[in-house]
Amino acid sequence: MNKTQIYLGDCKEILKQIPANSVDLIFTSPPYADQRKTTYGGISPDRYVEWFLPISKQLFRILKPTGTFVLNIKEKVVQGERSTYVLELIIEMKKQGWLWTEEFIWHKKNCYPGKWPNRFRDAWERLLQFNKNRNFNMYQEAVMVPMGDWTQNRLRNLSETDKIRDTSKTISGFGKNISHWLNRKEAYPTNVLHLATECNNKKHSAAFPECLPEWFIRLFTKEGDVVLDPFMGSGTTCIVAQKMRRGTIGIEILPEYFEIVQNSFKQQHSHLPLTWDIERKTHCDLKIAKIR
Amino acid sequence: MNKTQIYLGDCKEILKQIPANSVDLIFTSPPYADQRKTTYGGISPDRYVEWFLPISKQLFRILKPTGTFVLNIKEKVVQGERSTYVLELIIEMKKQGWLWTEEFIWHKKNCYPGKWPNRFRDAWERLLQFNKNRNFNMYQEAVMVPMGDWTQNRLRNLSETDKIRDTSKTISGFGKNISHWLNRKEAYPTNVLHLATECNNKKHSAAFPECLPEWFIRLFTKEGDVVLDPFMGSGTTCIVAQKMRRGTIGIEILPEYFEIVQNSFKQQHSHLPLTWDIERKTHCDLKIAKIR
DNA sequence: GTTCCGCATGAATCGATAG
DNA sequence: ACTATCGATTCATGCGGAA
Repeated sequence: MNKTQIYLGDCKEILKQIPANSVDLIFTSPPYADQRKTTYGGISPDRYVEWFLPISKQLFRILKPTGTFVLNIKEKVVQGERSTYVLELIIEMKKQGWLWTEEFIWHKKNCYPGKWPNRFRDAWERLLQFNKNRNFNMYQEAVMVPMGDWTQNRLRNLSETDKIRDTSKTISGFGKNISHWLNRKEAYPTNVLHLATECNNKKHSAAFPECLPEWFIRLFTKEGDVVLDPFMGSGTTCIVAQKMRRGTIGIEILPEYFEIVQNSFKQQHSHLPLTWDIERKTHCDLKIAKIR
Repeated sequence: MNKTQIYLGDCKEILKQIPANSVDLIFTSPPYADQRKTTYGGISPDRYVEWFLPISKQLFRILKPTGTFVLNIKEKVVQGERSTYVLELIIEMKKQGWLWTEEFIWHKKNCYPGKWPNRFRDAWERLLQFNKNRNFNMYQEAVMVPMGDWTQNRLRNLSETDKIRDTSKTISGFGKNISHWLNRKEAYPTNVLHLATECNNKKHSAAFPECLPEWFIRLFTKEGDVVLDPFMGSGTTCIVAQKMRRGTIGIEILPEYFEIVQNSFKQQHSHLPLTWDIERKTHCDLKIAKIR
């Protein structure tokens, strides 16, 4: 069960073959304007909205009424200014019937370096949550940040001086009450996610780390549900979905990417570990900071 | 010198009396839609843009060509959905001639508590940077933050050979100059700010902590410049500006708020400490984690 | 086994140079 | 004039080999 289907081609066309109301979660990171020039013809910022709207219309048809669409996107700087195509896209998608439920922030802890006279490094991206309906499935408990074992381990390593200094140090607002965290087992996260990008030496670097789709798959689906990524890229979303025992559909226009994912799926992923258990603590830097 | 002027009244009118091109920084947090109903008549979300545009037009006139306008704002949830008035406002302000240079994220580390079935706690707000001109004043060195912990661990003891090899690499045109990093303790920040909602225990809780306007005043003005807040509220921006030896103009429509600020200014603030030295390390969570 | 250190690598952005 | 390409700048992170 938990079928895995990947398609080679333009999602605008292939999406038409997918039945209505059949997908529980769409998680995708479309090519940003003027990125991936060779694939979608390098969509210019001023044509981005009209390019995307036919696709989002299909997505609306395909998504279950209880499902969620999470769009990872960030506008580029053009001539010293932020483009407005993401803002316009939100407004236009609402006209298609989408509810703009929430905007999560992905804080990229290791953002791209650089220095410019008029601008700092860009360290965040948008994760726009859209729904067809006010009543959508949300499994909040699945993404709670556990404070149990991990807290104990951290605290065990604290020296006596650390503990003393922590309790006395109230001016800066840090570490006011470490015992407060001791008794807490789990906490709900906020709409700000702290994750590092994966800029490692792996062969195929993805646009986002595995724990990003994992977090939303956990939050908006249960086992056996179906996750769709119409801009599959190196397949992160689909691979994670399969690992998590969800059905998954992926579409990719570039043959070389498609083949990579295809080969990747020939080796079963299901037995591989998820990053969640390692990464979940990064969702809450504050706690780390306080506990250390 | 460094005049402090506060006005009681509707900023839409009072702003007309302020000369053109006379202000270096506008930092403000306007009343959000449907908030502060008694003051501006409870601006509804769908009328927010038309209410704000005449004001932003005046602000455009008043701001120096090299100046910056920072707008702290966050859309409310209406019927389970994020309102789009902020997005529309950005688009309309661009039509007035504003450049939308950047969007900073204020990550509220200790955000408002609560739990809802379809939504997590809102832990961030927008800080929209607008300019009249691509060439605006920016004093980046004034807001540098401690570097990540990797410097202490990894760069601490560079061997002589490393230094030599790197120098030769630089000469030959390859590689980076590590010695540049050697004595660096600080790095430029990103466009994500990590601040607690309140930095101090003052009586009158403001919409934002002192370190928020302080950061932007530091970044976009120098001593003797003029800072304007057309929605003064409890006066945080103006008080901080005065402490930092900037001239400041504040406008408030509510007499009770105005009087509080007025009384507050009768005691000089200039000698009071700033929070920056305490708070700036919070820009870099890793650093905190290591230090503790 | 741990810990440490070198290295490569980013969904970046600007300004200058080239076609 | 207008677009395309390129070098310079910068910093957090994981991996792999070394101590």
